[in-house]
Amino acid sequence: MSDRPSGAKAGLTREKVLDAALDYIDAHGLPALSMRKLGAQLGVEAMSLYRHVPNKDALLDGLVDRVMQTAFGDLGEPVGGWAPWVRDFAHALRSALLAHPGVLPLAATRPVNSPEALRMSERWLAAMRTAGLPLGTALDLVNVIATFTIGHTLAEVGQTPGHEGTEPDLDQRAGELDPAEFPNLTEVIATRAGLDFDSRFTQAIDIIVAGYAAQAGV
Amino acid sequence: MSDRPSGAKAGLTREKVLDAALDYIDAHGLPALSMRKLGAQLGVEAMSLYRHVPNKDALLDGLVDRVMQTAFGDLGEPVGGWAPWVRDFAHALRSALLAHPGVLPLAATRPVNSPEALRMSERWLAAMRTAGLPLGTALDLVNVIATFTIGHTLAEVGQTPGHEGTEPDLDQRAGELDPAEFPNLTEVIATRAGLDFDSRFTQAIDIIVAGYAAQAGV
DNA sequence: CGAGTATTGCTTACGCTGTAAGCATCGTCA
DNA sequence: TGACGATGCTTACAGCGTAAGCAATACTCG
Repeated sequence: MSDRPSGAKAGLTREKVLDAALDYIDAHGLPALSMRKLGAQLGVEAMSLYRHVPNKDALLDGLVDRVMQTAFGDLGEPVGGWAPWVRDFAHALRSALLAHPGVLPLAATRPVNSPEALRMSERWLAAMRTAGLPLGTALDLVNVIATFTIGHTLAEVGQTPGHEGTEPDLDQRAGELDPAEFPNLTEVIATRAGLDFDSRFTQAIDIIVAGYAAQAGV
Repeated sequence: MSDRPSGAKAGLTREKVLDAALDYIDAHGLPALSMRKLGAQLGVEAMSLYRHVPNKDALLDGLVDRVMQTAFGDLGEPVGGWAPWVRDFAHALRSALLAHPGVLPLAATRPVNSPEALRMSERWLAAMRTAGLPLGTALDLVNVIATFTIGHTLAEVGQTPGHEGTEPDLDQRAGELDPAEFPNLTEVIATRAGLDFDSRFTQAIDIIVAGYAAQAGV
């Protein structure tokens, strides 16, 4: 069944499997990913993957972990005060999630509890604390920023033509919209007021950070 | 195969199918839902469901639509100014989502584009506008509130023992936590500072609403 | 170098999934 | 009474995740 010279190993590793899975999801979307197809992409049978990954769920967890770490990894130390650092984190997280839209539903659903994730959380809290934020406030802030970013990005990739044009979005059904019944929605389409994801996200993050800054009195 | 008196109809309707699906997900979790099991719950074969629902995806969309409408439906007119109305909406949405945690991943993933959803959006915009908010700001606000609420609620049900104890959460692995390596996390566990979902959500919503109020100069 | 062992991938198989196609039986109306 | 549309059942198929066992390689030690 294999087209390798009968006996030669493909040299799989957990990393290669994760890489291939990420590529496959980016190319064909999350629902299309199956162990058989992933194996085929690697020139290998499905069951061979199970030597490197305990099961499909663990594989997906690994993908989430990897994507999340790219967001944290790009961040340095909070030299210019905690506020800009938190804003940078939010934008880095959004970029990381947008880079792999297929993984986003997974990231939204599965809590990451890997040792690396714990280390990142610890780093977060330590940085915020040395910058003068109380511990509870710091934890609240990171959670609010992260959950908002995930929620916002979910809406963003769900609304854009993204990976599969299943449902017509607001723009596409603008023509069918009765201006008499939906005057405000019609005006939204016409003026495009409030339809810019980038500026909306930036503004909301600014508001959140400013709000916590005011509350912490910093 | 059926235990009905051979020929008697079960009297299915789309509504009954959706009801049963919601019940089943609440009881056994989203991944456990299959057309066969849902049919069994209704005393019917799987294929019978397809007379009332085009396919499983449409069924899931219907569930999201239904849950979302409960959040909007409970809301009256914004009599006391738009700010408390928006806060009420946020809390109502969170309650509606928490009431059916199994549907939450669906609600987060599938954009709702049903005519009812459009009507609700129109109502939202109209109410905010008559309360003095510019159109673009109103749309930004509703989107920020909705996406944050979804993101926050996702984290909430993902972290709590919820429906299936798959992964140990922070509390459960508190014992394995090395206080030397994770001083801040250890302190979080001990003091429970920043671990209250209710107050965190309320506070964040207050901050967001206040921020948009300040920006709109209202 | 040869022998033993651990690692890796393949084969087969099972129960489950969503759903297409066609049939049987019902309640309703002419 | 007869025809008809609506409803549910039966059968079937391709695909899924993965458990169990086998074959062949690469590595380690004498």
